Amino acid sequence: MAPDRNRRRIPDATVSRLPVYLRILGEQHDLGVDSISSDRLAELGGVNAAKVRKDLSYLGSYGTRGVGYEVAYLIFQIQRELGLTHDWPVVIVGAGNLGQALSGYGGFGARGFPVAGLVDVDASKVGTLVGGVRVRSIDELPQIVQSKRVSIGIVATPTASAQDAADRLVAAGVTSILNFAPTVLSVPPSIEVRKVDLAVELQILSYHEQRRIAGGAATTAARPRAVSAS
Amino acid sequence: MAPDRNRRRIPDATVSRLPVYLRILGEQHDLGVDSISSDRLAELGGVNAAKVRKDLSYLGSYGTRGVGYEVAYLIFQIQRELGLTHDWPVVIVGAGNLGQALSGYGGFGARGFPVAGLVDVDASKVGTLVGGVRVRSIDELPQIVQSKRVSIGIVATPTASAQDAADRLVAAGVTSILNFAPTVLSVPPSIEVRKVDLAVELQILSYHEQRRIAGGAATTAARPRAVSAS
DNA sequence: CGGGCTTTGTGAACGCGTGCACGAGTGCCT
DNA sequence: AGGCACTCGTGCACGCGTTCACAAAGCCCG
Ligand SMILES: NC(=O)c1ccc[n+]([C@@H]2O[C@H](COP(=O)([O-])OP(=O)(O)OC[C@H]3O[C@@H](n4cnc5c(N)ncnc54)[C@H](O)[C@@H]3O)[C@@H](O)[C@H]2O)c1
Ligand SMILES: NC(=O)c1ccc[n+]([C@@H]2O[C@H](COP(=O)([O-])OP(=O)(O)OC[C@H]3O[C@@H](n4cnc5c(N)ncnc54)[C@H](O)[C@@H]3O)[C@@H](O)[C@H]2O)c1
Repeated sequence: MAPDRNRRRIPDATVSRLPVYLRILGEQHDLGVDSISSDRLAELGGVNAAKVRKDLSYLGSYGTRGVGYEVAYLIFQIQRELGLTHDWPVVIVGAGNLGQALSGYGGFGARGFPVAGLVDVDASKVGTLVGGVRVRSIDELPQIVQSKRVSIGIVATPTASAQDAADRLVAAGVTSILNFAPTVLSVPPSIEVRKVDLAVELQILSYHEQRRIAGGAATTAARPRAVSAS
Repeated sequence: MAPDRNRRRIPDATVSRLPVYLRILGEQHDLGVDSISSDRLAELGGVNAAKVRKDLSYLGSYGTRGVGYEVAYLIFQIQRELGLTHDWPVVIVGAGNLGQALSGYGGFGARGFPVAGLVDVDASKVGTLVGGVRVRSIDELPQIVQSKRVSIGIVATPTASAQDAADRLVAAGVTSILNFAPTVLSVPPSIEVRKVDLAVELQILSYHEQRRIAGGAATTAARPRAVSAS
């Protein structure tokens, strides 16, 4: 029977909130605040205070009863747990609308995710400068990943090419992928994939809007929309 | 007809998966497939087959035992449930990097979310054409929302202005907000807010990368790791 | 027309996340 | 020093979501 073999595991739900706490703590730190209570942190983060304390307790007992948490120290602990003590260079595949916006956005580098490369298949785009980043050929992907020690890849290609982009990223040695294309990627189980699907977000909002109306009158006119998979 | 009681509530987790099923069904429909089993749909969606069936059962019993689901009919039912039987025009606040990428992206209009307006405070941007959409002054926001019957707003301003943008959207009559700024918006409880925070996504990936390294030594344990689909 | 095959729909068990409630520790004030 | 006010850390119960397992239901074929 393995005792505590697997490293202190932090629940997924908690992991997804830690970055939020981290950002708030950073803001408070900049404001000169050096101690903060779970109540205040919960208020700023829009969550329950008990949840904040439980989340932070997974990192260890870094609070002081009767006082709160020391902001600077807590920031360090969260960064350590999230692996943010060093930079994680990322490579972006697809220099289109979205890829360009991402490259031009300084927020990533500032948060420890510098753009190590931006690649595209379109020869006419290769060599052009986009948001301070030069577009390179997708053939250089393995070389970029290897030399810059990139482990996170971003898929910003059209839907039809997303699987190809993911395959190339995996082949090049990337182990985590952030996918912006509205499609389910098929990758080896050891690869971590997260998706950002704006259409899904809008459709969830649509559901709630429709539901909001449903209380009033009869069902809305049912005209089937064209089914298209772009 | 059967006594159609008030709309049954659909679990949040299910609502967030319905758009995925819908997209897959659309693709299959375009491929000429007119019947599909929960097994196949689960495979394409990267989820459990029982989950698919349970999710779809919230819409009603629209499958045929021994056969599967009729693709076209199921598409219609999901669209009806998500409120996609008609368009939901959206208004984008902030015509910067991201706002422009969103405006230029045709995928929204194609999926029933046409851009009814793109507004900005920057006078030098007002009047310019971005991705086929003309940037208008933020002062016109109420008028746009009213005349175009907009109920969904998108915040694409810098972090510091996000709360202001949200306030203006709410004041103008918008009831759902999609927030791209990395900040917690404060809005009346009746307003539905969803956020898309790329930094959070990257930091979650960072956590897993860091963890991968930390436990790399003796961890050959075959702990089945499903592809995380949030 | 009945038997075998397929697939749905769902009851039930399980596991995880949430939020409450409260004991335990800390600092401050008298 | 003792009391008091405050806040953390966490045991516990509850509810939601996931998954299994299987009866019900439909199709096909001989
Ligand atoms: N632009 C947006 O606002 C937006 C919003 C939501 C979702 N998306 C999604 O993001 C993705 C990109 O959108 P976009 O607007 O930037 O598209 P785009 O067409 O503007 O750009 C895609 C780029 O990818 C390149 N590309 C194509 N195949 C490739 C391959 N196999 N390898 C490498 N590069 C390849 C193309 O040359 C092009 O430069 C799409 O899947 C889209 O659905 C975009
Ligand atoms: N660009 C990206 O790839 C990216 C990625 C992740 C997150 N984000 C987030 O998206 C948001 C926008 O990013 P961006 O790169 O487009 O920024 P940007 O600076 O390029 O554009 C912001 C735009 O908002 C306008 N604006 C400012 N205050 C406003 C107000 N009160 N009302 C209306 N408009 C206002 C500005 O004039 C500007 O045109 C930011 O919060 C950023 O953190 C962007």
